[in-house]
Amino acid sequence: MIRYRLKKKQRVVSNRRFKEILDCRMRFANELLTVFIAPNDCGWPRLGVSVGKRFGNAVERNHLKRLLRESFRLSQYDMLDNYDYLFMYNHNLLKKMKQDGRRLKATVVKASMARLIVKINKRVEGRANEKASK
RNA sequence: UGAGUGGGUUGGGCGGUCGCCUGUCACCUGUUUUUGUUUAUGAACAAGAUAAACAAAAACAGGUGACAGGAGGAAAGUCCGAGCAGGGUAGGGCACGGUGGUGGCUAACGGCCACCCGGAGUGAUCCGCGGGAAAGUGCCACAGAAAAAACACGGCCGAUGACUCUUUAAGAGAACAGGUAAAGUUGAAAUGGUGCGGUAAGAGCGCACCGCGUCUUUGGUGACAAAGAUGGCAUGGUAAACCCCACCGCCUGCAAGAUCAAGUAAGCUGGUAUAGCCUGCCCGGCUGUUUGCCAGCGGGUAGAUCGCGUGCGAUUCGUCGCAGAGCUUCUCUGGUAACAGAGGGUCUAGUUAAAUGAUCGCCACCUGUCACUUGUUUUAGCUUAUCUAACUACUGUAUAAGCUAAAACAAGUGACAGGUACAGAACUCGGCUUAGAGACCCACUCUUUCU
RNA sequence: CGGAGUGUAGCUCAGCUUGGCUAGAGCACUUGGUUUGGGACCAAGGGGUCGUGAGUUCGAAUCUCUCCACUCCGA
Repeated sequence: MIRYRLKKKQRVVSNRRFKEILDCRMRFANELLTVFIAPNDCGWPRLGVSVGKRFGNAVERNHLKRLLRESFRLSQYDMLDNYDYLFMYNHNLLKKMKQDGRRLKATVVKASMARLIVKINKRVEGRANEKASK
């Protein structure tokens, strides 16, 4: 039986690693999320979250980070091993939702993340096949 | 009944599934160390040595499971006060900063409690950086005669003295001496206010009331209050202007600091007795000669652990003892109260890209939409009655009642959708300030009605 | 987390020390003139809750306190 857990070693922790991931410039996005990825040598995917100050006060930012953690925990086995994922939110959509008085739901985040994962997997496999054929 | 004042409690609830952080315990795997046994090498035997295997214990790393605990009243702002840490320190004075009614509470405070005074309110109650303006300095724009300076200007009078005229003693004139502080368009503020008497004109010049000051007595620890006598009014405002008085205050802050690891580097420049240091200054003190001291530059800054969440000691691992400005919705005592003392209970999150969450079901509350019911108002239509000439009929921009339909508003019920205040511990406490949807409780005030 | 500082016209800044004089300067904007037209130039004008809310004072951009934004520094 597959356990969905999220340990400390599955997180990106250091400031230096965040900068390295951003320097790899592998970026995918949809209307809600933006993700930067970079290969690592751990053997499992790792999660990094970045929520800036303009998304609200500490309570709202903690809530957004928890939603991302929850989604990552439930969909980690669909992701590529040996990659670090750095997720960020799209500011404009959240601003619009805040004006309408709605809260962001975890199911919405999870669905958005699943679509991104499919996109990433196709792209990375394609590149690997190109290299192999060459 | 309506309106309101003050205070307190709580901060959506229950259940299922998955997940996060910390601690304790148990188990598994790996590594290292120690001990024991067996085997091998070696050896005549024993002891000892080396290697391997097994077992036990300890430490470290990884994993699994169980149990326990896991955000707030403001965790926020960082506005104060402390603990704690480092630096400094023989001592004194000045400077600088803070506080400011009185008495108390507290480890301390700019906090809290009680009282006094002033202001607001019918009242419960609320608000107040609330010492000193005869220690000195400054400022008071515009307007105004004048902004604190003398009645200087402008007025009034001219009783008294001198002058001129008429005239008999007396009267008139002018305004020279002189007297006076009543009027003078202002302004935030103008030499106590109002009234009567008084006078040549006036004036606390006299009196009555009010205000103010001084003294005495009484009450109170005190701020102050009350009563009486007395002075005749003298000192306009501003100290959140400088200042004076009283009291308090070393500087820097957990990114403090300690240990370990790594790393530069016996690096360079300047000063050095009329020197350097001792927080800003002074008195004063200390240092003691170029391999020294001080200042600056350069270099370096992936870090880790402790500090850090009760501590120390003992232990039969159940707990016990001592110490905490520790906590306490418990009890008693003292005190009006803040609070203090004694007893009982209790030790309560510990993260570091930062742990408390997500989702489902039911319930509670709020908002919106739709449907139904009830009530009110308006409009339209119909019926009846009245009125419209004395009667009847007709008619009607007439009135009233009823019914029907539509719209709006209010209340209730049901369904659906959305939401559930403010807000996240970052070394720890005591306060203050600010944010804030509600729910509940207590005490009190005013108004209306009834008894 | 701790410590410093700044908010004034659409923009960049003065004025705050020592409270009152008209809240000012440059660029920008509007109108008119000049030019065949535009730019430049000349003349006139509009535009300010002085970040917010209280207090002291007769009177606050200025003094005091509270709150809100923003900037910088610190191993």
